[in-house]
Amino acid sequence: MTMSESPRPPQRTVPGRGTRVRATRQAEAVSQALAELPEFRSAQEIHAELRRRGERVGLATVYRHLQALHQDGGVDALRDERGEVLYRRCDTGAHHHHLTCRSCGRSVEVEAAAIERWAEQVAAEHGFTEIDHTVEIFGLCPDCARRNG
Amino acid sequence: MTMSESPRPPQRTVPGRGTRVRATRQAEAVSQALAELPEFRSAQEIHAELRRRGERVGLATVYRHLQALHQDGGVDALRDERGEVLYRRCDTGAHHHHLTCRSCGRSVEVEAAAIERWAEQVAAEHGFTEIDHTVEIFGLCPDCARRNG
DNA sequence: GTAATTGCAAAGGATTTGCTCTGGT
DNA sequence: ACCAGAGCAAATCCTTTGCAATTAC
Repeated sequence: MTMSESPRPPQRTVPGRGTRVRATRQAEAVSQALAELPEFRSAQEIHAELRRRGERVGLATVYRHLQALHQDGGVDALRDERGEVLYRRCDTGAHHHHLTCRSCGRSVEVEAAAIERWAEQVAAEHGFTEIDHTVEIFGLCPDCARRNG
Repeated sequence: MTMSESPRPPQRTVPGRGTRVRATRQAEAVSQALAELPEFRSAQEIHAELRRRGERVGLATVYRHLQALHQDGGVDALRDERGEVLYRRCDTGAHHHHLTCRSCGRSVEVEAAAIERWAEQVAAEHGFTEIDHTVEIFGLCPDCARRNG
């Protein structure tokens, strides 16, 4: 088994695709679900949705794809008040935050350049580096407020 | 079994003390640990600290007390990036946010009246009610940055 | 063909709960 | 005495991992 060609590098990504490189039925299914679900959903909910649609995808696989998609930037992730991670397709590429309905997951992207600057400045003032920040607003959207209490 | 006295109401709190009403050795131990630990710590870390000190307190009890203290407002709680809840005694009574070292838990309270107003306003604009918000800044404090990478 | 992916099932880790026992008051 | 509170193990929940079986390319 001679290899006159140069050994291919341990490539981890493919341009245009992401961390995961093969076009599998499962990858497509997860992306598809995210493309169609408008609001934030947990991995478990997405998994349930897939099963509902008759797609046969393992829960672990759903988790793996969501993580990969999130890393690749095509999917937003946030932690809800219970500590569960919710995912949603990312509309804009830019950094932003969310106003999210705690009941139905409906979410509005809110731009917050001012917040970013504030965070950076506060951190700098105290000599902190490698800054990350979390800004989430939760509430009841009008619809859910009407329905529930 | 006559009861000539009036039945006492199902009192849940005691003025000056909190959700939990009895002065137990364990309650005191948890409060004490919080009083002395300057930075954010997980329930498990606080439990470990207590054992280190020779205090015999069950983990569940630590969780129960931390929750109670948090509800009573004497203790701040935040979720770190891994999703774990961290606790720390609350210096000021007022609402505030934190700039927290992801490595050692050291934390600076940052006042953010502007953020509050912004959150309220964003929520109102979209008709959301029963608003809650999360604003956390994580980074490496100067000391940890020097020590690590 | 061969390495990336899957799918379970098991493992992990934080938190909560059931229930009996203990100790404040 | 009475009942809030403690202990501890079992139960929950979300998420990750190990590994053999698949499957894209």
